[in-house]
Amino acid sequence: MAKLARVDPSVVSRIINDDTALLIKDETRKRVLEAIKELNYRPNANARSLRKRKTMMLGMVIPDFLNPVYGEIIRGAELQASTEGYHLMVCSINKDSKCNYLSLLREGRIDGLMVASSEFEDSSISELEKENMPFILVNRLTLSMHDYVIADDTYGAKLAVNHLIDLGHTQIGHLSGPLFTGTGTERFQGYRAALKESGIDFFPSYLHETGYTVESGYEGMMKLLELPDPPTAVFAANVLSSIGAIQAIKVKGLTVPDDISVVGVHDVFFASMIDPALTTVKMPLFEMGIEAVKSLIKKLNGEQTGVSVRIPGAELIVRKSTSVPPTKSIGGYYERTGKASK
Amino acid sequence: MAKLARVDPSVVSRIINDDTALLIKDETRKRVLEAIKELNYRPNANARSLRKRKTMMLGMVIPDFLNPVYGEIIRGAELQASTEGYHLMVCSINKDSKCNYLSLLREGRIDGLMVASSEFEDSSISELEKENMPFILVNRLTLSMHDYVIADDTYGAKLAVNHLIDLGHTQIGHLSGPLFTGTGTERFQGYRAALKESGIDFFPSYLHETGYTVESGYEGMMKLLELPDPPTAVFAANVLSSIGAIQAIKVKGLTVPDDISVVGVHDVFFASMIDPALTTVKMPLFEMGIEAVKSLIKKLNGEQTGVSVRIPGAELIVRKSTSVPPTKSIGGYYERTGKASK
DNA sequence: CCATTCTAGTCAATCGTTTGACTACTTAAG
DNA sequence: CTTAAGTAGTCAAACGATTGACTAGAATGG
Repeated sequence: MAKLARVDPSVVSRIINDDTALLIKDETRKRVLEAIKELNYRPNANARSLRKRKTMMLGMVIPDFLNPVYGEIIRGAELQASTEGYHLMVCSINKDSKCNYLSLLREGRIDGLMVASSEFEDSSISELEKENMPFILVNRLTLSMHDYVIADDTYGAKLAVNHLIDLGHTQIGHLSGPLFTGTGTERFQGYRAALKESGIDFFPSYLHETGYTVESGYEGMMKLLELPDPPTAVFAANVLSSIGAIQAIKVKGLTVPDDISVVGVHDVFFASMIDPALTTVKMPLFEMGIEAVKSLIKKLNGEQTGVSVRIPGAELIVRKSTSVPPTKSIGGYYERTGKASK
Repeated sequence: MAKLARVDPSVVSRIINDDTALLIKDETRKRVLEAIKELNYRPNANARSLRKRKTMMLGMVIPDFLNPVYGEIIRGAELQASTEGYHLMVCSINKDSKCNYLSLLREGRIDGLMVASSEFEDSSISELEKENMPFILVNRLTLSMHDYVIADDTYGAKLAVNHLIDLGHTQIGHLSGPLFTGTGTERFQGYRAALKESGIDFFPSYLHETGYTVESGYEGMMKLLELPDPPTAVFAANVLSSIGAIQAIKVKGLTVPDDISVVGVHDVFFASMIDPALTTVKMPLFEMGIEAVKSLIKKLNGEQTGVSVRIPGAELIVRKSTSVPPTKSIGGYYERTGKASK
């Protein structure tokens, strides 16, 4: 490359990097620029990263590429990363393939890591910390203090539950997420707070801890339906679990929302396509991806040490899976009063 | 690192790379291995890639992280890549962020590229070829001959259409994919072949070229519904377009499958959750991801020059969106005979 | 006992960029 | 006319791992 322009490689480097410490004649610059175009030259990233100790690559760990929640986060992250001149490398951690994120950092393939997976054990995180690796949690918290970017899950949960209360429900079940996760506990707390603010008692039997999957939502809902006095509405902490809940309700011969209303979290693109179209709380996932990258880069640049961003903007999207509570006996189902009757 | 074990870096390198050309005393080897464990040492990937001219990284270009079709392909690719000691770097190409795959290759960040995006223009592909970059097409074809890994879309389409024919349909519409794409034309050909084999004439007005999106499926179906004698069944070349078709049918006040049957392609995880549960053709997407990585690596190793893999195994998944054609007037709809009446 | 072979390494160049230090030439200042 | 400052570069040492060439000492063969 440098040969074609008849200059020292250092000159090429300074031109490419806009190094103002050194003056370059316009004529020379032009010659180099032409050679670059001629050869489609791009500086070797490996040599560059080696020398500069910087790869301009960010990593992101997610649990599953099929989960649209993470798809939305990735979209935001990819956009922001490319805006700031970084590349994004996403990998999933699950039973099949476990991307070795730690190696990626240790080998210097990435400058920093975003951990957006709840399946990422706390032990792995403390290992990251022990080795002083730059990382940030996304849509996830740990017991110990770490840098994070999250949404306002408590507020989002309150939106959902208040919607049910506004419709007249007082017997509101909750299919929570795993309560050892930040999102799970926050949504649960939002649920409890919303009930309390409306003077509705919290019944522990109306709470079922499930995973963020269709199957666990199905099972959790089944348990709720087996109660002597099942809820008339359910707040599921996730879209997938809310879909599972609807399946369970249908299997029991009941109808959504006539017999039981269901509201879920995360307004994924197929929420409007399922039957009935899901009422959901739309969380700012795309924005979380953007903010995660912004924050991580700030951290890498030393502009900011402690990152704790909470993104506002949860929004209720009302569709067809919620309505007023039933008031009369329906198809062999039980009598409803519209009031909690315990 | 080498210091801790009191050896030359070259010894460390030879131990890590199992270089049998040089003998190492067991004692020395042990000391080095211990130092490696002690420091959690991993050789710097940038230095390594620079010297070896190999990054052990593969790139994959997809149109969208939210499209579950690609999610499934990525899953397979990620699994196979990690099995073979490679890392996978996925990026999406769309209007917002355009990952510069060419730069990734030119900068030597990745060893090879898998192009799994139909939104990747042919011109970009010929640029890849002109610069002699190692790449392979996945679930996609071009007019010129390039290496590819695809599924048997013609066969898959025949499965779908034969299913409709078996149910008694003779007026079968087709919402094709873009007919400049390989998958689009193959599925269209499968449609035509299935009709022909059953002695059913092909009516050009029953064909609508759509994109692989909900919106375009909706619009295409609307056109079909405006025909004087609309089809009683529709084969959509994609899940998303089949969902759009169902929405259009519902909007027109008709019912799926009672008035019109719909079958789509790609058995994504939410196919069973929409209303009605979708009958689809399951294509071997996961396997395509696996095979794409296998083939690309073979190509990189020079073990194989021309790659043209067609993966068998399309499978019909019958759910609730298909049934026998209507035989009588329904809700102001038109008369049906069960026979094509043109 | 000398030459050869084997053992177990060390040395140094290399990959392609970056960057601080240096140089040669020109122009301006005193 | 001498010195200082400005201009436009070149040079060489990194970055960290790899790898072919070389070496010192031990063992073996004749």
